[in-house]
Amino acid sequence: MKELITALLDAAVKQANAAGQLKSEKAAFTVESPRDRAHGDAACNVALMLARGEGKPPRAIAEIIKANLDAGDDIAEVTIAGPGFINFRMTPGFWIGELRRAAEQGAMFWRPQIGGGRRVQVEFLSANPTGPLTVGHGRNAVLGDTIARLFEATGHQVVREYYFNNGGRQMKLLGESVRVRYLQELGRDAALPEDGYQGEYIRDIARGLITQHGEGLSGETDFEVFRAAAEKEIFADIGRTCQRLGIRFDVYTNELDLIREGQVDAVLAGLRARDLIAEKDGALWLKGEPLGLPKRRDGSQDVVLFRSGPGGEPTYRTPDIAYHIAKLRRGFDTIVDVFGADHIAEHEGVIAAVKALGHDTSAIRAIIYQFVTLTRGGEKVKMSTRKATYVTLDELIDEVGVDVVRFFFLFRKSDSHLDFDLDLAKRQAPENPVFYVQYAHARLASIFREADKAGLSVPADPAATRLGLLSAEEIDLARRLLELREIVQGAVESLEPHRIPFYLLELAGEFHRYYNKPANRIIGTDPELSGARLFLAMLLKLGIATGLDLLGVSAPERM
RNA sequence: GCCCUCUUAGCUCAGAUGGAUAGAGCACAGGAUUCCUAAUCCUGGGGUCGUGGGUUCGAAUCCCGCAGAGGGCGCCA
Repeated sequence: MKELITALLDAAVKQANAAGQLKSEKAAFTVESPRDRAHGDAACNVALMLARGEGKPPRAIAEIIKANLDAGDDIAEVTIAGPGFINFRMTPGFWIGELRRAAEQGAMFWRPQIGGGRRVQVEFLSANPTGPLTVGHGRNAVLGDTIARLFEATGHQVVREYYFNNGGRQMKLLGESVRVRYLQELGRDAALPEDGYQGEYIRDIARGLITQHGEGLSGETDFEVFRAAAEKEIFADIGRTCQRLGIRFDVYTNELDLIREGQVDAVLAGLRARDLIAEKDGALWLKGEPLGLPKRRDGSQDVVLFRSGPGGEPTYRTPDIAYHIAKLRRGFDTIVDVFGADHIAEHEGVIAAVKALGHDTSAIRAIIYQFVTLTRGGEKVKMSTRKATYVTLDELIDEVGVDVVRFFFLFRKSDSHLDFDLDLAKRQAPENPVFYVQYAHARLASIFREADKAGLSVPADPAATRLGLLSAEEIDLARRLLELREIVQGAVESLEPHRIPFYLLELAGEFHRYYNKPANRIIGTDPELSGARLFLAMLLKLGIATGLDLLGVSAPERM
């Protein structure tokens, strides 16, 4: 519709120019859906944009453009309103044509194929295997997975990837914590490091090792065997949690592999060649000043890439740089990094280093989300992985279910803090938006069950459905439904999946209101009218189901 | 001290590319069901869009200052 109107306006401006009525040959303008439906189906600000250059009042320009406008069969009315908007109202026939197109294309109608098979990598979750997933990880997981679903649905080739650090200090600490618990379980004297991992799952892993090896590992002084066991166990646990949420990964990449393959050393060599490495206090630093890294409290901008000491091990940052270079080399058209706001400075530094090494980073896009807090009984729940005073994602799923978890994590702009109200989430009541949307779908499903009993169905041949019988209210509902296509496209282009649950809530509301009016009974005595309404109902059901599916939320047939 | 995000109704939050009279849910008050699912619907009151400037035909939206909230500034990730 917008393309159509844009083309008409372009032609009108050109024609007015040729006739000497306007100085401008073409104009920059926008066509938008007015908030107030009384303003029609589309509004254009072309006259307002031209006013200055033309030296005429906007309404006079609008009149000129309108006079040169060659409206076809699809436009019912063109009006000039307010300060000089040109408003368009489409004919019911136009919307009916769109409905038929939607019916022909099925679910694909709401999945505009803008990707053209372009390759997209979404790296998300990427939680280090130091413990069970927390509620905070849940937001990342659901956000990343939904972004991936959106890209897939719009014709992109998607790789879901999980990157984790298994070489750093935290993993050593984890291994050491398991070793201590192992010895304790065997009745030996051992004390957990001061900042060790205290969770009960560490004991579980230790007991597993006893089952497997008996006392055979009690002589091990190296943490590595314990670390590896912990990594394996914890990953299995993370995988189970993801599976419950309908999330899977195509590729896992880790820090130790990158180091082993020499990619981390290559980063160092590249930075050295560009004179971006400084040696100080026995460590190797990345020079921050030429990269524009943020100044720290002490005024320094440099950051450590390789630690001092005998090992000279890389910090997390160096493999991360190598990882991003590897991602770029893999030839993705778009790379999406999903991470929490606490990692933003790190990410900026990594990107700056990758750029400094001569790589084009324009394919990399970041989706950054703010923190999640959990409230129960009106009070904030404190969360810390190391102290094990958190609510795990599994516990959250146990409590409220997968659909509610996914919907709630998406029902907020990622820039906004997310306060997950457990009391609200648990309530199977109308103030819980996920049920409101699902109920609309269940109601539609119920209508089809009843229609079946009454011997009514959507005519097999769409051309035989008399959609001309649809009322103005039904055309409005259809119009709203048809917007889903644009919503999906906008959500993927802007990396803003929250637009979809908000849209679905509005669509469900429009349907519930429509449904409640006795005059709108779908199953009635007039088979042709019922056929037309069932046609609309079928598309509504499919549209809602398609939208929910993009979110990974189920569309129940009964509730 | 510096950097990032946020500030919209009593509460929780939407407001794409700057557009016309700023919206929804919850909460509160009152109503609707012989009829396709009442997990629904209808009616009502509710606002200095944190604050002060600027840009322009037009600003919740863009720019600058200030205030408040959260996050970051480690040889942790």
